[in-house]
Amino acid sequence: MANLHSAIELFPTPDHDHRSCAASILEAAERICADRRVRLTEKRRQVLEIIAKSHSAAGAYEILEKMAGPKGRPAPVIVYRALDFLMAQGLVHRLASLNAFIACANPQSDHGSQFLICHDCRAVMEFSNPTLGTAIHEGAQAAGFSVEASMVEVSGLCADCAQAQHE
Amino acid sequence: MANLHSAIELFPTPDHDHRSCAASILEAAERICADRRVRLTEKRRQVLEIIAKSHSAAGAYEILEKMAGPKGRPAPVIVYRALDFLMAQGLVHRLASLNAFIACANPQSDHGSQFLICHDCRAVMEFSNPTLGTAIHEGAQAAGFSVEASMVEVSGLCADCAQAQHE
DNA sequence: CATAGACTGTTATACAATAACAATTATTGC
DNA sequence: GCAATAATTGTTATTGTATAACAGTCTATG
Repeated sequence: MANLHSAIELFPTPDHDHRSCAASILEAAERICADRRVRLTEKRRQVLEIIAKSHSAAGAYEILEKMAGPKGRPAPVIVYRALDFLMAQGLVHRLASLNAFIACANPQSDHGSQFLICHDCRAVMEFSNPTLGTAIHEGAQAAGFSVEASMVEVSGLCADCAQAQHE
Repeated sequence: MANLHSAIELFPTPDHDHRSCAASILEAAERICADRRVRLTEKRRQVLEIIAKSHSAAGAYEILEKMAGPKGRPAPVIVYRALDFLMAQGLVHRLASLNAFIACANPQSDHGSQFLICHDCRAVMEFSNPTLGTAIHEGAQAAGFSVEASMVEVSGLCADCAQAQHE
């Protein structure tokens, strides 16, 4: 378990306090943006909050729905621009296999994207296995390829859902 | 280099004979489909041929354009159905990070999807590093997660493009 | 407080994928 | 061979995902 970070937070137990968890993501984001002198504007904050509150990955149009006010929902481009910013700051990751977005579990550290995605409950866990990163770099190097970004998305069954199936 | 297969074929040199390479992919596909008693129909063959002829990944609508005859291009669903078949047979892979498709370098063996994608020339190389597969399974197991499918997509610069940048 | 740059709003459009049902073409059993 | 069945293709429509182009507004800085 030593090479997993934030495993517990990201496959939360049913009774886990979600409100405080989203709040701490927002606090961290505010600190990071202040440090970097970039602006976490209202729209960006709003999008991050929606993503943080949904532990499973959120689709862009799902986020749009949740942003809807009395005047209806904003244009898609509003969400995509906020997502571009949040991804550039490493606060949000995109899950290519789901066309969906998730709040980063460890926004400080610059890390590769490695995810476990449960296809039953749709929970997503971010993990970080150094061996994996090394293997990617070695495989690439053997081909004379220089790595800039890598993404690993693993789909399967999380522990809870596997348990549930055996009952 | 021992743990890379088909590296040379998939990052081809500029003078490499592309016609014969696509032809050999099609021959292999025909053999495989015959063995499995599934039908490589004309549409399916056509889609595979278009993908095989373009060494960089091809988008669905790009394939559609190339299928266009005198009566215009077929409906999108034609391409998607062919792609579904080709992917089920392991003849084609989908690159989630690009929403694009590429011919499999090694259609016989049942392998995980691992790709190097050059963001400069858009060439794609399929590779297979057993250490990587092992690392994924170990990381997952530590979290009680049972793996069903995994995808690894690495973006960066291929050897040729890195070379070109230094000139 | 002017101004340049960053951010948001608006409209339109391109690209990606699937649904539902009809028509056609193979394959199989007789 | 020929009917019954299954597989494949055709057609139309719709939903979902993402970006382009440009106008307007806000904000940090000199």
